[in-house]
This record gives sequence, structure tokens and C-alpha cells, in this order.
Amino acid sequence: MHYIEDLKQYIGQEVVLKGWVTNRRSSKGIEFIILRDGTGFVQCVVDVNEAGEQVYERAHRLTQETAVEFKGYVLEDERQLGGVEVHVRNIEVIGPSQDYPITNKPHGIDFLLDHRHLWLRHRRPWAIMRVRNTIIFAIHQFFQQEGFVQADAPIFTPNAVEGTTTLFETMFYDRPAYLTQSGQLYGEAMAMALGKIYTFGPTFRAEKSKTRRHLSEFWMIEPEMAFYDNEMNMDLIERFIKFVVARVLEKNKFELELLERDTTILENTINKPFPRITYDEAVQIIRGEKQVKGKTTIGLLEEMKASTEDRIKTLEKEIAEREKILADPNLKQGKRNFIQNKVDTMKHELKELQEKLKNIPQWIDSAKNFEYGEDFGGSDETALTSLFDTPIMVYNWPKAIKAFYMKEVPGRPDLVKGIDVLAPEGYGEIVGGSERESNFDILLESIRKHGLPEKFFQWYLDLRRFGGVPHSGFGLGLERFVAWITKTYHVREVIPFPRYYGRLEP
RNA sequence: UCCCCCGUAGCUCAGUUGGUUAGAGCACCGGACUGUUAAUCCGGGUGUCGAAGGUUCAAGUCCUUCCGGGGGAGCCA
Repeated sequence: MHYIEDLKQYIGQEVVLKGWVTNRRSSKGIEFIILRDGTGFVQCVVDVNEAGEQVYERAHRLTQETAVEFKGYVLEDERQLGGVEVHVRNIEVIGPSQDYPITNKPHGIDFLLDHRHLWLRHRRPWAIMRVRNTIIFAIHQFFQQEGFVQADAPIFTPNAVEGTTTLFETMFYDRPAYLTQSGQLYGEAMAMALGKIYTFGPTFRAEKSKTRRHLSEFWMIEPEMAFYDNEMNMDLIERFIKFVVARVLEKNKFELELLERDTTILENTINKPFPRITYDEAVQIIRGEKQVKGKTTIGLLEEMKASTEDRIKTLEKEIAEREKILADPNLKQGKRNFIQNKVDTMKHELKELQEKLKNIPQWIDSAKNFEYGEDFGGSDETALTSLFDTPIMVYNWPKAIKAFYMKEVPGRPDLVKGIDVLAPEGYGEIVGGSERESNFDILLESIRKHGLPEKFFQWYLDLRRFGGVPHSGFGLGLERFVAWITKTYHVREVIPFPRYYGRLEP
């Protein structure tokens, strides 16, 4: 038995493939079957002159997702995605398949997610899961070779780390408990024991958010380093992201091509330093008061508005032209259907563009009037990051909007040493980190100010009572990272079985 | 919790200022075509128009409420 990913080594030789039929096309005397086996996709050709009448007939009856065994030989073929195709000599059916629900035509996201167990078999999810795997492996590789110890935090917790509104409540024997929102506080304890650690586990947030950046259950990687200040933290984050992106570019060329991912920004990410800007500077840039490489956010948004308007005009003209053709009663049926489909597609795009056009003035407004001290909104992040061609790091944030454990900036008690890494191309925050407050008194006061239950934080305060040291860490949201690297619009497509508000099945 | 959009065939969607019998494509079946890339072409039938109530001579279309979905805000990774 052979695997599709290895076929290049068997050119001119006999192979046995076991897999599933994902698509079949036919012409007289010839059948083209796309076979998948988990390692890849390959076109298999059944020619009646080569395979004989009986095998050809069998091929003709194969339905989508039938499990089969093909015997055949491999030929090089530049036209195919993997560069090879298989000429089939024999076919055995292993498992039949009837009325497979996901057809080779567009489906809505709700339908696809209702069939997630089957949708995973298709090209896009397949490619995304392979990239996700590369990313996970590279994360471990990076930290292991940097001398980190993987050490996991508990999932049941007695209290909230930050705020209480977004906790999933459950029972732990006879007392209430919550699913973890972050392993960070435990990470700090483990860093005091092991020096440099990282956690890798699921995280739960009961946010009733319906946006492309949110899940109720997602995976987080949280490194924590004793004796690291925020500068060292930022250096580590940058090295880390560069390492992982480089591994993906190396190992997943085929998948990225299949996903039609333009890799320019990914190449930049590994080759160029990440701009580091303070929150103060970022605010100036968002407001359009400060230029980056001769451009401002406001100018960029204006440009976006103009190009959207142009596109709308072109579409309207094309739709009108085609509708004129459709008015002719003598038009052939086939031609009519073809043009009607085109018109429907264009109308769809038009609707989306009009929606976008409506929003741009609000984005401009939000950017211009951005108030110092606030957190960035989605459109602000998009405007800010689109001026750069790599991820950027924003540091020294207003204390009021950040978590209680972040260390104050010396001489600026209104600021804390937090860092957000913002991914380009509209993906926004993928990493949040900080240097932690190591001063016992300031930390205790901060816990009180945030109204957190002191008794649950005694163990955490112990980390400062007994040999407290400067330390830093960060959290990476795996799904947001994968979504950005694969340029997937919504995070729910980069986890095998997503859980978010309104979705618990399958 | 708030704002915007959507709910029509198994799936994706059209359906005009309310007006005769509800319209395509895909999927499925049959046929044509000897290299297709979501193949194409010809033929074949499919509906509780999300639910309830209301306005009207007449509702898929208008109004109200509810249910489900999408996008966004807030919050965040």
C-alpha cells in the first residue's frame, strides 16, 4: 500500500492506493477520479482502452466518498496539482457511499458546520489542519530547543483570573468551579520552580461574542520566564513567531498553495524586524496624526473607500449589460443559465461591497476620534496594522484597561508593561503579554482595586513573599495564529470541532 | 445586552410598486462527448416560502411577536 504524498518517488511504477473518491468527471471512454487518502489528493485516470470494459464500468458507478482500493501506475503530469497522476488498472470498493450531502458546489457556513465531521474531509479544512499541525509541532520544537519545560495548568479553577462575566461554571464534586480562562497565574508559579516554562492547553470563555475572532473553547500557549524583563519578552516573542512561520513556509508549500495564500507577508515576517511602538505612538498613528512610510490611517481608509466605490460602479455596469442580454427572448437556455448565474454572483458581491462602503465612514470616524486611554477596536487595529507589512508590537499600555498583574512602567504609574502583538491583514491581536508585577504591595493593592477575592490570591501572593523576581510571559491564541497564517476568514474553521456561542454540535 | 442583514426545493440562491400555475443552478437518474480540473451540453421533479398572529378582494412580498442563522459593537487570544 502506498500514500499519495509519496507518489513522486514511484513515477513509472505500480502502486496500490487506498482512499476515498472526492470527485469524478467523465468523458467518452475516460473517467477522471480525484482520490484522497489523508496524505493528499491525486487525479486517477480510468481509460477504457487501458483498464478494460469491466473496470471502466465500475469507475463510472463510483459515487462521492466511496472508499476504494486502486491499483495502477504513476505518471508525471505537470498539469496536476501534485505533479503526478495515476492510471488505474483495477478498482475494489471497500465501503460504499450514497447521497453524500456536501456537493462540489457552494454551501452556507451553517450547513457545513452541521456536517463538520464530513466537511473535515474536504480540501480547505484538510490543508488548514495540516498547517495547524505544523504550527503545533513547531511551537513545541521552539520552546524545547530554547530550554523551556512544558508544564500544564489546571482546567478546573476556583476563581477568575480576569473578571467574572465570562466564566463557564461547573461543579467540582459538591462545590462550584469554573473552567480556566488562562493558565497564567499557575504558569508564574511553575516558572519560579522550573525557570522557563510553557503551557499548552484548552481555554474556555463564555463570551456571547459572534465575531470571526472568538471561540468559547480555544487553545492557548502561555510561556512564562523567570528573570525576564519586558524587552527580553519582546525579543522572545519575535523569535518565536519567526520560527513557527518559517517552519510553515518550509513544510506546507503545497497546503498554502491550495489555500491560495499569498506568502509575501509571511516571508516579511521571517525576514524583517517587527516594529515596536508604544501605545502613545499607536494612538497618534490611529488618529492619522502620525505618518508611517508617508501614509496615514485616514488616507488609507479614504483610498479603500474610493476603490470600493469604483468596484461598485463597474459591477453595476456589468450587471446592467448582462440583464440587457437576458431580455432577449431568443437566447438559448444554456447561455441564459450561464449569464443568470454570473449576474447572481455579481449581485452578491455588490451587496457585500455596499455593506462595506457603509461601514468605512464609521471606521474613519472611529479612528479620527480615538480617545486616549481606550482599547483599540477591531477597525482601529485593521487601520493601524495595514500600514505595516509584518506583525507589530504595541507596548506600554494604560493601566486602567489592562489586567491587574501587569507591572507599572517606572515613572509612569498610569502605564503598565503590557505587549500586544497585532497580526497584519486585519487579523488583530494574536499575542498578549507583559512583565508581571513583582512588588508585593503594589500587587496586593491592584487585586483590591480590581475587587478580586483576596483569599483566592494568597498562593499567588506567596510567589512574591518567597523570593519574588522580575518575570514575564505571554499568551498566544492558537486559532487566531492559525487563521492569520492560513488567511482563513473565521477562527471557527481552523479548529476541528469549533465551540462558540450557538454551536455545541457535532 | 445592543445595532444591521438573512430565513423560499436535499444544498446555494433569484423572486420587481402585494396580482394568474413558485423559478434557476447543483445534487440524483438517463443520454451526448476520447484529457477533464467545481468539466460541459440535452432531457427528467422536487416546495408547510422559519412559526404564530395581523392588514388586504388578494401576502413569499407589508406590519407585530417569537424562533434560528450571519455580520458587527462591547469583551478578549
